[in-house]
Amino acid sequence: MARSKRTTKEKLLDAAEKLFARRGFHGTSLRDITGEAGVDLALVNYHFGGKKPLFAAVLERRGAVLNEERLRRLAEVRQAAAPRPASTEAVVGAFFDPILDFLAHAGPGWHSYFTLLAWVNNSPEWGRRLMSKTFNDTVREFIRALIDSLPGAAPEDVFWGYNFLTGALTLSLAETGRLDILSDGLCRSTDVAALKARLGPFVAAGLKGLAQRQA
Amino acid sequence: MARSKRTTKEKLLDAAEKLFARRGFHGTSLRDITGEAGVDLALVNYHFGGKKPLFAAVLERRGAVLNEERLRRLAEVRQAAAPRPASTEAVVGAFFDPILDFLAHAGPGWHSYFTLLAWVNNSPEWGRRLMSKTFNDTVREFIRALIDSLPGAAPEDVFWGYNFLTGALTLSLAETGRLDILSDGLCRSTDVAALKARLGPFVAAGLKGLAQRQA
DNA sequence: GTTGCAGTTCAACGATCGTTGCACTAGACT
DNA sequence: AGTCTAGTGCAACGATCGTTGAACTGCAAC
Repeated sequence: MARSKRTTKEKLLDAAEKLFARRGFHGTSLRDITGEAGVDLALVNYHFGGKKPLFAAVLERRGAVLNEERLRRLAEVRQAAAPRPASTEAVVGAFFDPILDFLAHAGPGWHSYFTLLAWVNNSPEWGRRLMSKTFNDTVREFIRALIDSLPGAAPEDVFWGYNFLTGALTLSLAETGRLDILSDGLCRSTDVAALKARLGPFVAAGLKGLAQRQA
Repeated sequence: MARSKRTTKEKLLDAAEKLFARRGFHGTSLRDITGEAGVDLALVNYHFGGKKPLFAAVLERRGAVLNEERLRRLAEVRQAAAPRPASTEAVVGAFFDPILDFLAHAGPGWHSYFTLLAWVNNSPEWGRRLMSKTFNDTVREFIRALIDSLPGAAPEDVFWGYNFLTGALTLSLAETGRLDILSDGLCRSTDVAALKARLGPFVAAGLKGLAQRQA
């Protein structure tokens, strides 16, 4: 057969990804997860060794894929602009677009994963260490590219700008629905196309504004 | 005496605020909270009626104060600019500055409260409904002021811009420490002055960039 | 056919959870 | 003095939690 069936490990990762994204780490029980996955409770400890390692495995599974795609696009825009540095808009696009494209076209698993990222990113808990471990190398590369794209900017401003950038992104990924309420239905949190059209311009303009800031 | 002693309700609210901010709703037990507050476990149900109502009370306690101060400053900048609409920078400042000033000068309670806001804002859980209830009226007023300050902008762009704005704010309030790591200590997540100097310019420039976006 | 092992199932452990019923205390009021 | 009541303290409830040990399954190797 062309497609092999999902293994127990994959079933557990999928179910955990979905439920951790919805209710967080402490709000999701292993019985919830194994029930959703349709496997026995004890298999979590057999395959992953516990609840926390399962959570870590969920976070790391798609992280490598995302990093690879981001770095690929960054290299692309750098090459297209060579020998000059890539523009701020292009670098920002290489950072956002993999997420937004996966979100729009790559199935519900990625959707849950990004919701989970939004959660973990803003929670002052141990899970954030896992995020740093998975993403910091890639992020540093993007910050270097941003600094190159903003010749007048102080590095501190770019670091803070990255902080604002990722905050804007993660809140959008959380799809809180507040946007829908505040705009009386004019905008929808789940409208990835609308997000994609606006997030890049907002962030690029913000970074340039920071770069021209008077100290 | 000049200062009355903290009541049991206040002790519980303070302890819950601190611990919910650190470990979230499900990650904090009532025994943690009553232990921190130094009161009996049963008093939570006596004074608040349960864990969820306690959480709601924590969220709402400082919300009214924050709304009042924000609206006061918004009226201030509007009056200063009248009869022209207040500038984008001034409106954004009226939205951010109360938080940043409370954060810097108003004690650890406000600090915990903002960390908790950052948590709740990005969590896809029931707590967000409480946030909408507390803040939506004020936020709508600010969005109106932003639309007035950006004559060329489509309302959709401003709504999305507000979404990015509050995302940048809440991630900064979460003080994740990732900024410290990524910048090798050059920037510190807890540096409110550095945040205050940069968040406004970034967001104002981002909003203006959105307003000039080509559809 | 027997052995071995990765994978699975079942049942139960001790711990901790939110909640509750009841007795007790102290101050206000008659 | 006696009565009432808001507030507190104590102990326990049933439920659910993450984890574990032991038995069982099916398939591959010899």
